[in-house]
Amino acid sequence: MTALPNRDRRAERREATRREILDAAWEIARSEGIAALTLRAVAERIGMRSPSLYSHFESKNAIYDGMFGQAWQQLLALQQATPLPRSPRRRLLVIAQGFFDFSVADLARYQLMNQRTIPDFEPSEEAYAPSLEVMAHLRQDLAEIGITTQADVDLNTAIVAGFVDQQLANDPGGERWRRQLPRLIDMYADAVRLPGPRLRRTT
Amino acid sequence: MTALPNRDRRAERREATRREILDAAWEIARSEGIAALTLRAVAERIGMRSPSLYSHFESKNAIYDGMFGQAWQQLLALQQATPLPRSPRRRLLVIAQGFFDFSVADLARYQLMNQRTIPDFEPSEEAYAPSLEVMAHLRQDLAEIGITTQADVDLNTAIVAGFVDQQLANDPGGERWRRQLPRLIDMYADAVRLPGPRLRRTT
DNA sequence: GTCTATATTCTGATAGAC
DNA sequence: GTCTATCAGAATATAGAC
Repeated sequence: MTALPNRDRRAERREATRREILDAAWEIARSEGIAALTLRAVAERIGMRSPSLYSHFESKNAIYDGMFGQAWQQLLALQQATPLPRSPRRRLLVIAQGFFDFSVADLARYQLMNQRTIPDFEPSEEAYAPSLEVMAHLRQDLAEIGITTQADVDLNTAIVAGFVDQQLANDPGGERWRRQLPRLIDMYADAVRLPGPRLRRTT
Repeated sequence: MTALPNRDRRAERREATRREILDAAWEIARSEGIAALTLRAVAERIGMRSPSLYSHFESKNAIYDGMFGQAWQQLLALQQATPLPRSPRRRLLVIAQGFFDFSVADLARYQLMNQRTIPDFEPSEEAYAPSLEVMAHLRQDLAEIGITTQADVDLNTAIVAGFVDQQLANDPGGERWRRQLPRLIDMYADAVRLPGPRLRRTT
């Protein structure tokens, strides 16, 4: 009986092509900007004609949707693979640096994940799901060091997101904000009254 | 001699039309997204045909450029019109709230000013100038309360920008981050060792 | 599943009459 | 300075052969 194995291989091949399409889309998004993506360019990059893409994605926005889901899946995977120190402040720093480095590594990805930059695109529930997981995971990580209120979590996400923003906008590829992350975390930890030791000397 | 008066009125009319075009562009950007702007839509909104726009702007990107300059001019005007308290913390709060409210009032404007969302557009030197003025003005305002290092200024801009970002992305039209601004400023002021009094009680 | 051919619509931009 | 007419091209998407 070869029916099932054949179906498996076919499904695998399909999945591989889907990934190939999304990989090509990412390359174009990174080099031309997330809004400059076109089906022709995606198809050309993998040696296809643009109508063939419709065998794998039902529309251009479905490709954006796939990219959106992938991006949040990547962040989720990073989160799950990152061991966190028990020391509250060191833990906060590891969390912040992880998110920061992931974000500044790819402007197009960051824009697709976090900004409404594509006029018509809205993520599907399925693609949106991993972003909810990321937030739940973060809440858990913070809860374990005693940060439990929505206000405290909001404060944390905002200040780290602000660092990403400024780094991308005003010093792309540099370290101008990245190097101040320990200071940022100390500031935040003081505000929410986390126990020491401080990450940086008090000058 | 009517030559000069006539030239004045003509120049005025030209300037008025330019503004009319930019106003229409802003309306479309606000309702459809900054990236969804089209020359036809702009022209239609003011009862023109799209080729006529070329009498006033040499390209679509020139319209984006005009909008970019206008937006930063608006922020500069707001900055100049806002009297600042002498109390260091109250001063920081007024500055932050001013920028925050200005930013969240118009997502399209914020994206054009601060994010690289339009694939080909880069602001001209002329349009970029007011944004430099805004930054210089801010540096001066902060210097007057003893905040002089680049690192301290960077920290300030980043955390406030982060609040704007989160407010726009996760609670547009709401107050979820806006109401934490006093707390944010206290946190920052403590970190840069500004004298009291605190804006909020230490609970 | 990929192709060719094509529909349809829209885009920014130009030429030239008035 | 605004118009009509039009260009040249690009976009997403569909139909149907293979």
